[in-house]
Amino acid sequence: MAGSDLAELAKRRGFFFGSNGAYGGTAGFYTFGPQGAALKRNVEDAWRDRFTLKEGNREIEAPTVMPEAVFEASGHLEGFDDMLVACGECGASHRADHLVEDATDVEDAEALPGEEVEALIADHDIACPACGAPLSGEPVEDFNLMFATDIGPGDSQPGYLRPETAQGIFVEFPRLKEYARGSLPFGITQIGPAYRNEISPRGGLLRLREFTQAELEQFIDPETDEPPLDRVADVAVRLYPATAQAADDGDYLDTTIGEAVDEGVIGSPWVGYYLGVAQEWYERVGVDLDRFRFRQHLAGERAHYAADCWDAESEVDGDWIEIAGFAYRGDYDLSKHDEYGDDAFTVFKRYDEPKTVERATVDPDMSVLGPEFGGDAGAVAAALETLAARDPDAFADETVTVEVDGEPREVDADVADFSVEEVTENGEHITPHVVEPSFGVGRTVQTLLAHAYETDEVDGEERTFLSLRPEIAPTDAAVFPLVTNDERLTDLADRVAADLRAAGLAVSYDDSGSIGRRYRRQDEVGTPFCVTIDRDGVEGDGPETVTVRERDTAAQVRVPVDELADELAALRSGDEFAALRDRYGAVATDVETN
RNA sequence: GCGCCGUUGGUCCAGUGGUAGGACAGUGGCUUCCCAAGCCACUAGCCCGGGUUCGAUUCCCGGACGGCGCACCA
Repeated sequence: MAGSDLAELAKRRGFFFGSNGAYGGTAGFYTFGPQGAALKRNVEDAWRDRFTLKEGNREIEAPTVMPEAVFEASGHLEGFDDMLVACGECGASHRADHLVEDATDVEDAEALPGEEVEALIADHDIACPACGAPLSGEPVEDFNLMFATDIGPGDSQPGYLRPETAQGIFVEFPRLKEYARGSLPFGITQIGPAYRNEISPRGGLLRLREFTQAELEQFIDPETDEPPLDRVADVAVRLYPATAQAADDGDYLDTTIGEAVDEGVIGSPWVGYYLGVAQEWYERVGVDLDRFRFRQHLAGERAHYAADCWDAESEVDGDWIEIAGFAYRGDYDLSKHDEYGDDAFTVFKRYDEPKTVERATVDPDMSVLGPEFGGDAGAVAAALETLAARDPDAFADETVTVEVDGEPREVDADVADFSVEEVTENGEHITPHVVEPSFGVGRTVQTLLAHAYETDEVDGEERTFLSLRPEIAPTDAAVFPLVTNDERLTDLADRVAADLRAAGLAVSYDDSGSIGRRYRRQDEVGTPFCVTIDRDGVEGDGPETVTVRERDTAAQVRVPVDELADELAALRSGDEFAALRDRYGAVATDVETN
């Protein structure tokens, strides 16, 4: 399938197109048309069903604009910032920090100000790797991939559009853990837009500046929580491990989730579990598994937070594109927010049995320390506490010495009031680890369209159709009166369409043009079933009937009107058309597909 | 960001220094019993800005957008 054919169909039929065309267009922004928006919503609903409802997780909806402090904590302000230097000779752009690190013994050039990096480039006569021209004097420019904005008027505080929906979950963890009644594991999902000011948006829906993510943050106790791996142990997967990518003849590893986790190919059982869940979900919504794989991130491409990471990739137009990432983020995010934020990003883990421990404590007499040490009294008291925990024997003598700001301070042991107490500990505060399946919704939509795009022949005429799964097709069914010059047919068609809509189905009604033309229109937008009202259905003694045509085969079944809504709903839920045919019998037609 | 190429009805294309034509799609008729049929009519377009010119959709410059390559890509 040529990608341009799909792009043309997507534009013509209302799946998606570049935004703001009347104003010249805006690179990196796409609008989903009526078909695309319905398709995307169905994908999101299917994702919600699997990753929120079926897993017993909870979904939230956080703001897309967040204050700067959040991204200082998350690392996005620094880690998302690329220093680029362009060669004045050949125009090639390079990562300035990487050039400096390669040519000098500077290790973390990214942390340096741009002017210093410029100076280092000049001092070391660093040349353009592409053409050899000197880069000295070329400006080093910052590209932070986050969209900046101002929150409020005047001396407003800086804010950013979130670069991933995950941060909206992490920052609310202290409250979210309350809703989970403080116990692990629990999962929070969010479906919504994220923003990255890409230097060069490309490839239609594949690299956008605003895009939709569906993310699950699974919070776990790394010591005790285990995924229900047996549910997906037998799922057969095609893995592309880092070792295979590095090898010249690297082959796929066709295995099962259970084996891959047992053998350590997939490092985390939690990641393994979600790879299995994800693959089953991808199959359900219509990804062609022959054009699907899980690829492990190479060490160098992992995000600043990721310990181990696998991508789900699909093949579209011969290229492999990332459609989801599965990262074991450890305690990176919650630790950082715990450090930077005001609240505690921990949960209290209750021991099986309360522990009785001896704890060395001090209770310094501040009425003595205050007059003696003035403003340093608090620091002295803190130093005493630290010392008590580390070295209780230091309190054996009459006086005890602690160091504050490099100065030794002597305190009477009586004043420190050292004691060893037996205390009962019921548990401890731990920072949960995070497992993050993160899905690109737009890329999934793109994959589904590419994998559903098919051509064949009907009665010798070539046709294009989208073989979308009934669950995610934008329209559930189309309703046609076979001809419009018979009121019995148009009346019944109106009634059938209204009944189906009342039953919650997305129905398209079409009485324009020949019946074949109307079938083709629906084929092109992937409508799985067409309901046609013909004369045979309104004449005779029996109940009123209609024909139901299956998109992919053009086969037809005659179904009583009273049963229609239930039968179509069952088909949408996954029932086979063949079962319907067995129940009601096929309609003999002379239509040939091949 | 750099380089090359491109941008003409909804879509896909042709064409011109004197403002444009086709195909498909669409709409309204005629026709009407199952797969893009036929006939009639209609709707609808030169990406934006500047320059050259009496006159620019056409030539030149710049921009936007798109494709490909490079770079970048949590």
